[in-house]
Amino acid sequence: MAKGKLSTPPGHVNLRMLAEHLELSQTTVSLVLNNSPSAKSIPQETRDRVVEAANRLNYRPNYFARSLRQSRSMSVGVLAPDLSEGYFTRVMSGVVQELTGAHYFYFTACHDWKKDLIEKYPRMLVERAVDGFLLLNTPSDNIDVPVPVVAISAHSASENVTNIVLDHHQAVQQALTHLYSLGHRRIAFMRGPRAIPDSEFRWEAIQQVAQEINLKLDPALSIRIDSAGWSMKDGYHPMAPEIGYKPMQALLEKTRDFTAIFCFNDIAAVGAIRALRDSGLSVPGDISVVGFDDILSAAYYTPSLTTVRQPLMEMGKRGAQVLLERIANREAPLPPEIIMAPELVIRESTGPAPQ
Amino acid sequence: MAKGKLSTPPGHVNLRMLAEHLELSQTTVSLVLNNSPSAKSIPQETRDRVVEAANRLNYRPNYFARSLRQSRSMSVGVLAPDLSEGYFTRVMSGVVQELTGAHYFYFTACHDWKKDLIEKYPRMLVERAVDGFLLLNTPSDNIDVPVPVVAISAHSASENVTNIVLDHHQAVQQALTHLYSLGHRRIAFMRGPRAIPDSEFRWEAIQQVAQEINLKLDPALSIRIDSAGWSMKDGYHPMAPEIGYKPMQALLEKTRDFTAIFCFNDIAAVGAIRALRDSGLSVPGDISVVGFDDILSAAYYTPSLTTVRQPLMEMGKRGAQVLLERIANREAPLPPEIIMAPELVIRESTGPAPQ
DNA sequence: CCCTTTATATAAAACGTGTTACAACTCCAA
DNA sequence: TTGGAGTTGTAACACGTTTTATATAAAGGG
Repeated sequence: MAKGKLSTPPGHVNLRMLAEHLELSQTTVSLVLNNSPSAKSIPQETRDRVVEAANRLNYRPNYFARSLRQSRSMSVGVLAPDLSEGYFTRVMSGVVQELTGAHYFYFTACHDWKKDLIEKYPRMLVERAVDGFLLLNTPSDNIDVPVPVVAISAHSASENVTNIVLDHHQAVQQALTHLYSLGHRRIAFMRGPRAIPDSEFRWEAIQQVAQEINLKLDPALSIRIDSAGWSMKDGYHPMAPEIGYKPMQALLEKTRDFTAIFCFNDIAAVGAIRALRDSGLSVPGDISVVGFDDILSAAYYTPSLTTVRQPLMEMGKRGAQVLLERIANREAPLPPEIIMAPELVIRESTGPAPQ
Repeated sequence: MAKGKLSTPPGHVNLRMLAEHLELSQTTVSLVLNNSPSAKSIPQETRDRVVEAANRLNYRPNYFARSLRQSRSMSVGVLAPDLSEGYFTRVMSGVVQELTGAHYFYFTACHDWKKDLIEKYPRMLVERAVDGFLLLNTPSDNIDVPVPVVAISAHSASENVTNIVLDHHQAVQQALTHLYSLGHRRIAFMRGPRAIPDSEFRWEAIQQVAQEINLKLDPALSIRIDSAGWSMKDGYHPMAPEIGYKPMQALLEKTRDFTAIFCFNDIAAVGAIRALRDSGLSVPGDISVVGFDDILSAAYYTPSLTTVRQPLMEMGKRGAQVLLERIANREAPLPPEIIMAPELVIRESTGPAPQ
């Protein structure tokens, strides 16, 4: 017990103390602990001594000193609209797998679709010296940061941004041919909010596929989530089915001449179903409803949701992989856009079109 | 344009360059920019020159150097089981408000209820030099870190942890008197998973309140989320109503002699309702269901959920406030436990007990 | 015997701040 | 003249790493 200084718990032991204790120089200790290539010449015996002492004294290199020297933080910034379960959570489950495997942590910044925050957060995180950015579902055409950027579902046109996107054409094809084969011809569409990048690409795919399968698009049957007396500015709660309830209600007040509706996401679909039910219509008896995303509770609603599943976890994983590669090798050529495949999940909310 | 060095974009301008440009010492510049008390003697004219140049040259103090010197990171670690919308997202909306106001960012670490991660993450984040910890819904009795800790819904017994908890007695009282006044006498309970701290406290409150209102608790009507052929180890998806579906199913196979069930959370309630429906029972016609949390979609289910609302955002806000105070003043006395009030929200899933 | 190589290790610089102690200069009264 | 007090600043260190360049002794080659 009488080990002198060592028996008293060292507030924190740093490299200098460790070196003094070992009667070696800081250089030697540092080289050994970092497995530096120039440490090859150090004999095994010395290395063992160093490692053993580091463990015994519970040496932890100071994060700031190390980062200052190496100018990298081992952390990335994640920019997202919100912390929704429908999107954020599932993408992040993939992201986290990759990041922790590489000893990376992440800062989250939610911009809530506010323009100033979308511009401010990247700057603030650059000041925090993040090594890279992950953009989730966030418009990013003029992002200008000195580190690699990977965008998921952002369709960024920026020069140095790697895009990870869903194959919207395939997604829409699956949904519409499903409805078409059930006999639906008058199909309504609930488009996504203008702010969300996917909205535009989804809609373009809808127009294209409609033409391909010879389906007529009636402008009167096209509604938007961010209209009908509600907009993103009123405070967008990604998990509030209200976003689908109100537009659906508005459409029903104008016309009931349709037999199906394709919603921008599952939450909106839930709201839409509630609105239909409140109007005395049955789903799928009178109206079939298709959602998007396949959130975890989609199978448990009444009726359970037919929906297009996005491989969000895989998209997150892939995005993080690419980002880490680009961080590790800053000079590597920019990988091209990465396109992921959707999957239609058929449940109770769709059925044959009524006569 | 021919300004010499200044016309070429400075890769990054640091204090030395700024000082050279101003023909002042780094000390002076630093003192001015930090509004240091010992800068009182510096004349206003000089200060203005410094500030103006700093803005013009877009000077940003190096985060690592500054943190190394001041040994604080302006970031906190958030430890949570997962990124669920029911809990995490809502608490964090309050937390973020406070943190960003104080120029703090946060690292998120999800332990997925794995013992090793619950122990490892605090250590890893301490190495990252976080200035404090926020524990969400996470058992933390033996957390040992050199920085302040605030626990939300964790009921920690640790000496240096500030607890923020819901008033479970009041919550249970509201729910049970509601059911009781509707005529329910045989009430089933779906208890939370053993791993979640609230589970135990909720159950204790249930036993106490039952006694107070003279309600008999039948052990045969008490089921747990983490039993009935399903456990946390199978992979806990906080938004998967499956967690409520299976236990409900198991109970129904044994008995139907009850008229109401009080579920641990809304997600479980959704699963339970689905199981009841799949067994040919109607909600609330045959069975009334009460949830907990009041998640955003609770009002949009069919039937919409009667539930006990937790003021999660407020709890997050309060927790972050306390944490920031404790960080700013490390010697201040530990504030006592903070108790928040719940609110019963009555919707469609509860009704009069059948005869 | 001299010169090079190898093995083992180290001193010192660098990263960019914040801060402590002190220097020069002026003014003013004793 | 001198000493004290204010004014306006600066030199130098500390924070804890990583890395570059270098030192010393022993071994080996001619």
